[in-house]
Parts: sequence; C-alpha cells; structure tokens
Amino acid sequence: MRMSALSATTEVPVATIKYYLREGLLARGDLSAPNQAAYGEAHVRRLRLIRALIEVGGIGIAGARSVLAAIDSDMPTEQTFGIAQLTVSEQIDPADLDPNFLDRVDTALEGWHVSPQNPGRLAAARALMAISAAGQDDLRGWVRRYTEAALLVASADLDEVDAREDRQEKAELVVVGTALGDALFSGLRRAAQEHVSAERYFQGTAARTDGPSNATSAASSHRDSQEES
Amino acid sequence: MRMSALSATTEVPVATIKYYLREGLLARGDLSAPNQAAYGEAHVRRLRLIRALIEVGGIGIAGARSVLAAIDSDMPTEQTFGIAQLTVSEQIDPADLDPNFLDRVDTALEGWHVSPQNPGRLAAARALMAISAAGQDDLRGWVRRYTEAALLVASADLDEVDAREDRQEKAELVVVGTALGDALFSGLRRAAQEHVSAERYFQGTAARTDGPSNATSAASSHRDSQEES
DNA sequence: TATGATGGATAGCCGTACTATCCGATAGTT
DNA sequence: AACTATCGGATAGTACGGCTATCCATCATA
Repeated sequence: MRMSALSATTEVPVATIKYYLREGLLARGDLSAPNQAAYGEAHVRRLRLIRALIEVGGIGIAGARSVLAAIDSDMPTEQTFGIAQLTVSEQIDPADLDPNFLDRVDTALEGWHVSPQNPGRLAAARALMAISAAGQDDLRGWVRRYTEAALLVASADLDEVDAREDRQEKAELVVVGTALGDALFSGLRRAAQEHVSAERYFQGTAARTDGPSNATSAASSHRDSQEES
Repeated sequence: MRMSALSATTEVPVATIKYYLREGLLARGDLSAPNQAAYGEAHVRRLRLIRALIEVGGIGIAGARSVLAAIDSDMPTEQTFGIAQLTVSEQIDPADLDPNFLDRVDTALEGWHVSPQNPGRLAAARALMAISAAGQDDLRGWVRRYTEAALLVASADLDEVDAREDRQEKAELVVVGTALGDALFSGLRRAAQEHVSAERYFQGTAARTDGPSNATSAASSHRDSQEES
C-alpha cells in the first residue's frame, strides 16, 4: 500500500499524511527504494486514531505525539492513564490557583484517593475559580452532584479497561477513552439538558422524533447586538 | 474608572481590552470627551465573564459574542440554553455522520425528549464514530452508563438554574454552566479515575494527601519515540 | 504650558495545523 | 529504451485565531 492508497482509504490528504510523518505521529513505511514506501493495516489504524484524537479529541499534534508514544511503550496501564490525563488537561500552574477553590474541590472529593497533583483536581479548581469570577458563586450541591456523576463515569471507564486482555488494547482504550470520553459525555449532557428541560416544563408531550416541544434546541436569530453601561 | 484601572483590577492587558471592545464583547465606556471613557462595575463583571468563557471555557471570540448577546437579550431561558449549546458544541454536519452511530446514541437516549437537531446528540454520535474509528468498538454498557451520569449532571444543572429568580441571573448561569460545566466535569472525572483506580488496585492505603499510591498521576519521562510497521 | 496618560485606529506578531510546490527517483506502458 | 505518471521527501507558503505594539490627537493635571 503506497501513500496515496493510504490517503484514499483513510480520507486523509497525502500532504497531511506527510505532515504527520514529519511530526513523528505516524511511522514511515517500509522503503523498497528511496521513493517507494509500503504502508499496511497498522498504518491505517494509527492514522485513524490520530485523526480521532486531533479532530474530535481536540488534543493537538504535540499531545497526540505524547499519548501515541505512551501506547507504543511498554509502560503499565496506570502510567498510561497518567500521561493521557496530563495530555488532555492543559497544564495549570498551581501557583495561580486560589487555594479556596482547591479547598472546595477537596471538600467535594472527601475520602477519595486523589493525589494533589492530579491534573483533574487542578482543572476542577480552575473551573470553579472561573465560574466564581464569572459571578456564579452560590452553587449549593451542584459540585457534589457533579462529583457523584464523575464517579459513575470513572467506574464505567475502568470497568471497560479492565475488560481488555492485551496491554496494547488497554493502552489504546485508556487514551481514546480519556481523549474522546469528554466529548462523548458533553454531548450526552447537552442531550440530557434538553430532555430534563422538556420533562419539567413541557411534560406530557410524547417522546423523541416528533414533538415541536424542543426546549433547548430553539436557538436561532437573536445573534449579535450587545449594549451595557 | 478609566481603562487602565479596569485593566488593573481584572488583570487583563489594556491592549486586550481594546481588542474586546473592537470585537464587540465589551461595551464602550461612557465618553466624557473623545479620549476619556468611564467604566463601571458592570464592565468588570463582564470582562471577568469574557475571560472565563474564553480561557477556561475554550469558547472563541465569536462564541463569546453570541452567548453574551443571548445574556443581554430578553429571550427566555430555554432559548438561551439552545444558544449556549450551539455555541459550545462546534457545528457538525449531520451529512458526514454515519447513521449507525446516531442510532446507537438514540438507543442510549431511548425515552428521552431530545430533538434530532440537538447539538449534543450529534456531538455524541460523532464522538462514538471517532471512538469506533480509533478501533474501540466493543463498548458494552459504557455509553449507557455515561448517559445515566449525564442525566444526573443535567438535573443538577437545571435545578441550579431553577433556583435563580432574575432572568439575567438565570441566563448567565445557563451560559457559564454550559461553557464551564464541561471543564469542571472533566476535571472531576480525571480525579475520579485516579480514585477508582487507586481503590481497585491499591485498596487499603489511606485517603488523600498522604500515600505514594497515586495511580494515575505517575506520568513522567517516557516521551517521544515511536516505531511501528 | 509642559508632561504624561487616554482612547481609538491600524498594522504586526505568534503559534498551530495544514497545503502547495518542487525535485530527483522509480514504475509501468509501449 | 523512451516516455509519462506517480512516488517520497524537503521546503516554503497559507489561513486563522488571539492577541500585541505603534501611532496619534486629545485631554487632565500641575
């Protein structure tokens, strides 16, 4: 399989494949001559993985490089988790994190085994800080309820990983789950918001695919315009 | 309050404030002369909101403009939800979405009131498609468990919004919750992953802040290097 | 009336993710 | 053997997003 065939089967432009080769995301094909390389199924798989991570996972080229390296290495699954987490969460300097919000997070996480450096802990604190800075501070049990949901999701994640035998398979699932699980969850969350909203304020109307009772999807027009003192 | 004071209290560079003014994210101050403008508390609040949306929420300038316009308008809360959802979820063309994955999502969402155009439904389908393309297909109850967690989170969201009186407050919470809730949740999810992992494989070690039993945060070295046929 | 800050307009910068062009080597056809 | 299309690789260019820097006339203050 030459590069153009690889391009055709994956729908990734040749120029982009060359770019990934340059960036070290994709291994070069077997050279039978200085300008004839052979690519195989492994390359197809890898290329699809790269696209998924970058396009949907939103992890950049550098991030893709680091998680792919983790998959290809022989490190244990927990360490792969760590790298995947570090990669998807952009780096946060604990220094510019108000300790109050770290405390709030730690309170919500009471009893959990989470290291202080866990990227998620820091990210959660930063999110809370931003929410508070944006003027929303009185959040009652909101955070705690999020925490419970997060526990469910994390259990599902780990169960799924545990179900695999091969360490390569495990590693790939860890990376894919970490990078794309966020996207999946937020999609489902938005769907759930519409559902709950519909149930509460328009309850009684029939289920999906029919009603014009679409609570949250009513957006249109109303763009721009913004004044204030 | 002049622009430099606004800059000082919010820690946003003057040049950046000017940029936001140009982009219509922030209203101009009251001009007492062609080069003397007065800014007030409302501007401080708004500026902090903008920073939170852009820095943490990852919503771009254009996205910020559209949700801010929604806040400032007098549209009903459900419509604000719709706009916030459209804004945080990047547009997906249903055409390049394999119907099989939409079906899978719809199966997981069975019995819910969700319109076919709901951005979350489409985003979830795309995430599933990417996960499958990345070679992870056999996901048993994973999606369903995510769905259950999403329902919890959405209920928490709606409860919180319902607790507000003022429509402006409601609208701001909708926007902030939609844009920053994802960040909060994924942070908590990562923390939960470490917790569950620790409980399962190192169970018995004491709670946070102590043990070296940090399952997922062990990442380090092991960067780069990647070969394959 | 001199000094420095102010607001606004314009142009430039930087990083990221590609994309386009060129080139000499090779493969397949005749 | 000649010709043409295609190949892999190197290099340079592009598009966009989010700022950042410079300029300038105007103003507050001393």
